[in-house]
Amino acid sequence: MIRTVMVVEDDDAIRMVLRTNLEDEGYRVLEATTAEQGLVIVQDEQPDVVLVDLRLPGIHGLDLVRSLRATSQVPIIIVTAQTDSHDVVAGLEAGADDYVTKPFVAKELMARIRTQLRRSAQPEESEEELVCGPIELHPDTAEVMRNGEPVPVSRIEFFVLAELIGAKGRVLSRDHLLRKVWGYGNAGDGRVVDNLIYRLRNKIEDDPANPELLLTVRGFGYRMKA
Amino acid sequence: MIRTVMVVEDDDAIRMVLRTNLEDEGYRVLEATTAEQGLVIVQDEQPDVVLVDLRLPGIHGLDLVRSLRATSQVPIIIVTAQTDSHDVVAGLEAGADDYVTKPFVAKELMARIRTQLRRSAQPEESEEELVCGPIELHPDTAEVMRNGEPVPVSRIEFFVLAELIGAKGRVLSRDHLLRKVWGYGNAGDGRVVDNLIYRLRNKIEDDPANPELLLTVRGFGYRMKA
DNA sequence: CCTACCTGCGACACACTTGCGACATACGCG
DNA sequence: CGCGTATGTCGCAAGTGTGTCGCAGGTAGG
Repeated sequence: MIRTVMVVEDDDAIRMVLRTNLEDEGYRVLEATTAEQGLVIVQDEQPDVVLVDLRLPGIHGLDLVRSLRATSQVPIIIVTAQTDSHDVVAGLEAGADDYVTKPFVAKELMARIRTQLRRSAQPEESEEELVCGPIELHPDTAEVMRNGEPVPVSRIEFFVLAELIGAKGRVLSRDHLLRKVWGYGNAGDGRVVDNLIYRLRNKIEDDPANPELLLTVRGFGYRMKA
Repeated sequence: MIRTVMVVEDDDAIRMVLRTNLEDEGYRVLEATTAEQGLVIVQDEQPDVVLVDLRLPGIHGLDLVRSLRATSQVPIIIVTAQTDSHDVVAGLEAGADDYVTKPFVAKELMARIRTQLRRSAQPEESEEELVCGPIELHPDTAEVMRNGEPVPVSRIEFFVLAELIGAKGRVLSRDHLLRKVWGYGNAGDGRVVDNLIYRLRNKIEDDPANPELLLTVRGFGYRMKA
């Protein structure tokens, strides 16, 4: 069953990132850059989830939330800058169901969308097992296990590893990882990914200099052992 | 199979209307006029659905929802005045499954009850116990025991602990706790959760500086030992 | 009215994270 | 073999997350 996600966001770069991420997750994506547009499209298309940027040109996103809530029970997720915390409160009181602050981790946003969909409809299948050789990821506890022993990894390291293992051995480009994990805005510096891979190897490989799990594919990116 | 519906409502007229409607639909009806009464009867009779008015004398319906949710998966439907939309949001976050606003259309409410019954029909599980290592929670008495000894905890501390233990080792973000325990109003300030965790640790941990039960997951939130 | 506790808040300390830059090394290609 | 590019390695410093604790206003109970 194909779900539709509506994105109301005026920033082209962010909207683009959201679109690709959502399409990768298998959603149909609708886009609007203003509150007026968004309201019309929501009523026409009845999406399953709506993402709303609070900072919109013209009518504020807050009013859009209120308008939507007046006529629909569609789950609404607010996307906003971290500084506007009081707007977030107002947004939730206006009827939004959840929120994420920029800069957000795209994977997390996807997870929240799944949560909203689960609440508003039938339960979906459980998440796939994130296992690769001796490495095991537990999304519930945000823990990484190696041969049964917990390995301390940071937040971003966790998401990168999750993305790689979830790809089941396919190569992921640096761009792909930047978009999926970092989200947006960091496209300028590619070496960030290399660095993170280096650090990850030090944590999960027996011999980090000769990786056997987290492999380099020269000219393309990285992949996990099949 | 006869289903039982519990009604927690202080307004005699409304309660009467609900009773007749429900009996017409073939349900057995239990009634309570206060949250305390409701809590007791729910535990004694284990109804299949609970209707809760948010405006109750004494303990607020919201707290009743939290108490119920802490020990039971019974479907909860909130009944409230249209003006208290903020409370509805908090109620859903506290664990209610649905809501209707007064004045409600009785037929619609009956339909929603059927929906809840359909959803809860299949997965009949055993009640989860709120126990984690030496810590034991008794939702009946709002008491926390540690190695059998009672530990004085405040209201909010109790709910946070209940939420954490109920999560069975899964990580709960600060946002999650804020919304589940505090409700939507306080979404702005983050350190409140850290503080409460700190105080909880001083009460339940042997060595609060090196917690073994209430663990930090840096970048994600907190979780109980598995 | 008084008291004790609860609760949110802010300030500071400390550890960890993370982006970045510099240099080293490996690989591909002519 | 030699050069250019891609990637590995590693240290640094600013930024961020979290622990700790005292304070003060609020609240409930005596």
